[in-house]
Amino acid sequence: MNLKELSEKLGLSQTTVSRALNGYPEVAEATRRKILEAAAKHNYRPNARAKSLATGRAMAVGHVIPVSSQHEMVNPIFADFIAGAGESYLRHGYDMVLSLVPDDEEERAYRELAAKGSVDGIIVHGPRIDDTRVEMLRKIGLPFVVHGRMSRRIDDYDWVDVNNLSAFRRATEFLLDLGHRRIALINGLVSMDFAERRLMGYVEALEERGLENDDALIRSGEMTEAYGFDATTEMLALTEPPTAFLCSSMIAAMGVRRAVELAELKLARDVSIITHDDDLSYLSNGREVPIFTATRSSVRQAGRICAERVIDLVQNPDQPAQHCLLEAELTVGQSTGPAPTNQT
Amino acid sequence: MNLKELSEKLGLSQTTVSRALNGYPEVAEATRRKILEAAAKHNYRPNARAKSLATGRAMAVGHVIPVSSQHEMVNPIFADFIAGAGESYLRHGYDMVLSLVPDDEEERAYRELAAKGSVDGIIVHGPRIDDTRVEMLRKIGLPFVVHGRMSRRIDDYDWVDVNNLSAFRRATEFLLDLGHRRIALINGLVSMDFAERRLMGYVEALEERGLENDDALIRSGEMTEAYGFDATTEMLALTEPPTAFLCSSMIAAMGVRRAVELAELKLARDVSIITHDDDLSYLSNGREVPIFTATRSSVRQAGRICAERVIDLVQNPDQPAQHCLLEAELTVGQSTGPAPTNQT
DNA sequence: ATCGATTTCCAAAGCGCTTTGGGCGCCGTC
DNA sequence: GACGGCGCCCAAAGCGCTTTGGAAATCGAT
Repeated sequence: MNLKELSEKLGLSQTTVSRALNGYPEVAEATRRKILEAAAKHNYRPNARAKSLATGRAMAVGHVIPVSSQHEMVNPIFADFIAGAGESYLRHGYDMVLSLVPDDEEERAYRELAAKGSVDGIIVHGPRIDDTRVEMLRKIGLPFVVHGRMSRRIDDYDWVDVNNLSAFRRATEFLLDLGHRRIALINGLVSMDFAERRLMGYVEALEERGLENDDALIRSGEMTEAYGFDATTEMLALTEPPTAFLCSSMIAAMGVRRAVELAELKLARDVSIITHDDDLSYLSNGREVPIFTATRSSVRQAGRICAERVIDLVQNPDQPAQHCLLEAELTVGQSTGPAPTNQT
Repeated sequence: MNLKELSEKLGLSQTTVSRALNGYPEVAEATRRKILEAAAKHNYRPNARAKSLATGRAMAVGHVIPVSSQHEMVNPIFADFIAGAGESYLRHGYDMVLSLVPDDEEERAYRELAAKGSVDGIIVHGPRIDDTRVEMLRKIGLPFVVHGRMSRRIDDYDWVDVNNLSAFRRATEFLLDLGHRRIALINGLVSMDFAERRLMGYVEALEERGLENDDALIRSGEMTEAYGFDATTEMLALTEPPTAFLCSSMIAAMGVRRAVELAELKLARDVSIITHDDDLSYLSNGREVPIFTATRSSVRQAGRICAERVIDLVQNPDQPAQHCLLEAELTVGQSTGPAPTNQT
């Protein structure tokens, strides 16, 4: 059933039917009611492609996910982000199109998305430190919102980010206050912007107390469980092993814990762990009492906000850039305790 | 830059340019070359919406994800599936559109997708035991592939699934062979098809040895870490606690392990765990030696296969239904050992 | 030179929708 | 009674592409 058939069935013109359906005022109420009824009865839905051809609106926003051998973007954190964004799209009647692209073809992919006209806006995922996508997208002229930030950039653009720096500074301070002096940082990939900010927060907190950071205690890598495990195992074998671990994700933290327990060390007594907790639905940090002491910030919420923002941007372009800096809250759980005193 | 402009610039008709670009034979090689060059130079991409209006092809496949208070579909397993499917779409030039829909509006959502014409085919996620979506989709006439199966259905449809029954039967047998008699099943949600098959495999293996299954040892729920932990904690408190746990996912298994360790029990010695391992990139089951003894089957691979299949189905409709049953391999890791002999 | 076959190209008709620019009847007003 | 204004509706022109049904040009064969 298309517009033409529907309007013929009603003995009205396509114009009138279209207007009635889209809520324009220049159609009599009685007629509108009749049209709405007929549309419902015949289960009529306007063809989205035709509609978007005519309006120039795709009613969809794109999520471009770089796939590389380096970094796997489609991860549990991404899944929760998507879930959050999806809620917003659902509410506004937008579609979400994911396209995986090899990272050496990213520019081409963005251009293509714009030229093909299959999306009205874009969410930029996994910003790297020296990311060039902002320039690119601006040149292309497609509205976009960055989930995260690009440290080295000065000009303005829309972003939604967690305050990674302050979160990790606070977490480090918390450990320092507990008497820990050798604190390991199990960070994300250094090339990622968020990882750099976290590193900065960690280093700042140490420096404030006049402590130097020890490179042997800093790791960065893809935040898998195995990575957390391996990094921790190696560090625990040091002559001066760390007494606390600051960890970039719940999943990696589970690896850290596994390593700690394998070493027959007791959590909170021998070794403390603080992790960043993205508040993932499948990896909630315990029920009432958090398992891990953690800096928590819901990535699902970030997804919602990003999506809302990009939709707003699509509907009202030429706004000044907005920023949303989410503060992570430090919740104390069962994984931290005072530094062991029998420390050499 | 659109077709019209490009063809004017070349002094050719839109027809010829279109044909040259789409590889039709009725255009001279010299002309074609000239056209391709100009297209590349001006960075011309055909507008996808216009193209799909004209061809009737959306070049996109939809993934409909029911969002309900009951069951959260956007989980880490889903993420890996999507990643796999995405690879296939990338290879074939298809887009992937995700739409979250409230589960009481699923029918409406599928109809809408079909009527709106924004996708050519659909992947059905999370089939439930008494799922009616097959009928619905068939009535609508949209090609689809189910990831999983619907147990109670007789008529034929395309699906890609892991052999859950045989996987869990083998896992159960493996534990029985190790002398375990009280084996707990930490299953997925009962309403899910895969969970029922796993239960069947488990029960069959027990019955074969003349054992009855004890309802106190069977749980089903959303496969989160916390769920695994809670279920295990409760069962370990039974007067006759299980000596082995059969677990439906790595994430839940991590919760099981946490509970086991909290109870000061030693894995493989006091308590054994076998889990199903979807071979998630972020939760790999150890490096050389698997952490958990597991029935492994890559859900990412399943994603690839599903996507390939649905594309094939879109391009060549009216094929007889195909099925792909993936066998899970049982890999022995560090989480299983003979049943403790000091058993009461 | 003529003719049919081939090659190479084009004009124009859609695909299903929105939207512009009226048209037509009806009202109240001077 | 003519006229401007308003309410309701319509025909038709796009949106950017594909594809049908030729037409013109080229060529070898007669």
